[in-house]
Amino acid sequence: MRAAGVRLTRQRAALLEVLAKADDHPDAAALHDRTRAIEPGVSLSTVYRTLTALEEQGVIHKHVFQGESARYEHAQTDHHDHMIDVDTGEVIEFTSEKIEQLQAEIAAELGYDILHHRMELYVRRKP
Amino acid sequence: MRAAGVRLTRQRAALLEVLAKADDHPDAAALHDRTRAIEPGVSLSTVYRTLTALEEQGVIHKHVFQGESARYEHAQTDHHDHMIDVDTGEVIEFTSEKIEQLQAEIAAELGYDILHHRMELYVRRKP
DNA sequence: AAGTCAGTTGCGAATGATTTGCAACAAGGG
DNA sequence: CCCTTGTTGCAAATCATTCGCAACTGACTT
Repeated sequence: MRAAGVRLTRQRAALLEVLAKADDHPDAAALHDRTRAIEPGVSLSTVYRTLTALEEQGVIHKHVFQGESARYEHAQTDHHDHMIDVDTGEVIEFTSEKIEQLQAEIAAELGYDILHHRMELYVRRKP
Repeated sequence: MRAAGVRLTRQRAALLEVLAKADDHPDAAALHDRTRAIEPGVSLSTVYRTLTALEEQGVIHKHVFQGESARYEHAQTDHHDHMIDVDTGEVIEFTSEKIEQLQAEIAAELGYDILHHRMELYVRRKP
């Protein structure tokens, strides 16, 4: 972890702990709150700085859904896309090998390689 | 067009003209520039206000790609998704009936109806 | 054509999320 | 225990977008 001259500070440890046990998709403010519960002095700036760093290291993923502030999630899981319940704000994860394949085919046909993609379904519970 | 008590002002006419002839995906600033070429006094606020109104009327579509400011496009075309060339910023449109269908199936299986979706492929020209 | 009045506009100030400058700090190798 | 350099907290700065408000101006009425 001490890879590229990165220090494990008290505040980072706290944030990492929060991220590790989060099973939802919290935004920076929520993470800030949770982190302060463990390590009171942590500033929001530090949370942002650390999140940015962790994202660059590939430790976490950042998602910016329609109009909301960015949300983060620990990266140790497989790739997946999201479904956002527009009524509750809840995020449901899903994957479709078939869709991924179709996407790649389409891009290839037009002469492109996909670096990454974003697919979000804004949904509502069936009546 | 005068549907819900909406006035056709000089500035709106100019913006509509710009939107009609735009075949790319400009953001608010770009639209503001182009509009001022026709009608010099138009303010950025008005551009934003009009864009918001037009979007609500379904006349245009607003897209917010990764990290960029919002881009707009005239809505008179069929539904399509986007591919963004990360090197040039160019936007390529595409559709896949199959993917749409798979999305609907997945959502249905989990008990949801899709209100709308967002699918963006961030790509790079093949070498 | 003039009168009305609600819908509009331009301006500047306000937002809100995220970033950054900077001086005070603190990991962790020696 | 010291020192060097990555880190922090704070406040100020960004950036895109929104808003308040007083001054306009479409377009309907007479």
